Amino acid sequence: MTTKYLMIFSEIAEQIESGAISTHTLLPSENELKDRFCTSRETIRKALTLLSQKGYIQKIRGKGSLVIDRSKFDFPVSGLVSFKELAEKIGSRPRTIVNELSLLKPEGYIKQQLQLSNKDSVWKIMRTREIGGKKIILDKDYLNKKYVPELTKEICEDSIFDYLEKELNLSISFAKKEILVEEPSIEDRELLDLEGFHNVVVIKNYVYLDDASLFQYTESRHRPDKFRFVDFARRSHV
Amino acid sequence: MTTKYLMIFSEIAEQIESGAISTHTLLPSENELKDRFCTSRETIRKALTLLSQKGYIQKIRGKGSLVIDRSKFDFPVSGLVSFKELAEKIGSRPRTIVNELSLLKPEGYIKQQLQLSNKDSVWKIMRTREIGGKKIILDKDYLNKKYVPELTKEICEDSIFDYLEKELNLSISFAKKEILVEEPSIEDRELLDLEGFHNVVVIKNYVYLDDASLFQYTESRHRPDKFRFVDFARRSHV
DNA sequence: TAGTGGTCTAGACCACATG
DNA sequence: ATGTGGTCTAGACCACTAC
Repeated sequence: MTTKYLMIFSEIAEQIESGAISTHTLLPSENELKDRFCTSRETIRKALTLLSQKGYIQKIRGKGSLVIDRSKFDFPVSGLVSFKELAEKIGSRPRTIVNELSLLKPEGYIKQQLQLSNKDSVWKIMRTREIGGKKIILDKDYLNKKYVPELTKEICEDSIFDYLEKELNLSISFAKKEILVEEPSIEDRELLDLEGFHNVVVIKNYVYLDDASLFQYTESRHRPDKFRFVDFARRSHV
Repeated sequence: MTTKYLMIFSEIAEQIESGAISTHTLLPSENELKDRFCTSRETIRKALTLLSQKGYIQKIRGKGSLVIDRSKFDFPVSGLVSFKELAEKIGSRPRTIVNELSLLKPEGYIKQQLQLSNKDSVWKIMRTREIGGKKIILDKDYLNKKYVPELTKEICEDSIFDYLEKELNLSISFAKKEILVEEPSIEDRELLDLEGFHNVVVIKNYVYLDDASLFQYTESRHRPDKFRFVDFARRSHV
């Protein structure tokens, strides 16, 4: 089951992406859309709000909804995107090497970051991401076993993300992301093709479920020349 | 004039921040809030949607709105935040040095980035940001003169952002931000205290006005050890 | 079964932009 | 004066959670 305003959003978004609706033109007015989709104006407005948040349109009071050129914003890395999704959008054939998959008793930094007790167990996964024959990214994942009882090498080679959402039906709701630049660790030097680079870009990801419980901590360590983060932000006037 | 749902948002947000409403508890139900604020449920829901987007609460179907511990997410650098706002939140006494303030005919990269014609003029501002006695950030701003007829050294030493929003009443609506790591340029080496660091973190900012016109391009070049970017993202299920 | 949030409706009034 | 988006209302039905 999908809702009416999501269907309207998808339909308009698809028309913008396909070019059926040109950029730099105005959408039909909310009143016209209301009639066209046989719905109420508030429902149309929910769809338009989504389009605005996703960078498809700019609403201008008194005038209308301007279709903007979203292709300029290439969104791939923004938001919560997994390596698999990312690689698919880039279109390159990536390879994932699972360096480690183990079940640990939590301690130190990880215990604190994941807010674990001594009774908990935690999965540790270490993976190297290879693009164009070079080892570019080192991913270290820590998952609370309470939410993920079973995990295999095959799952880790594919996408943990997919497994969690599609197989386990865990609903990921929000994440805090932190981007830093660090000196390469011994692990980085061992597992990545650093080729003389003096820094790595570290993305720390704290992933939360629908009920606001923290269940995953991920560190993604990139070679700096292959790193790019794109963000689209609306200025909030609050 | 401020709207009802923004007032409700502010009031609840303030109560959460002050601790008057504890984290890990549920807010009153939407029906109760509706009565308490003498309004309709949709208006309450607009306020709660905002609280959710800003990371104050997590809505759980069938249960209620859980207050989450937002202090864990220290938001400062996320979104569209100017250096001045940022420094204020960090609480340090920063210093801004204006290295250059000039009016140019657009050419090359900048002309293309700002989508300028030969008839336009463009402001170029180059500023060094000093924190704790060290030159840490190099900011290069390019502004379309069409929108900003006048600009002085004093304004640049304070906050261009404030000037645009408060004096000129330009309404900034959204921005695209891009984060990269680059080799330091000759300029970087001259103007920053790099102290042996081999990379700079470059934040490219494309700033758009309310009518979706691009009017500012900014490059912010950071010493890598002083750089930190924090982002809070909700997983969109679209 | 009762209470919660998620969606939807058919109106209404307002502020802003344009001719 | 007309049309646009921004806000608000007082209902309604649904899906989910909890008891």
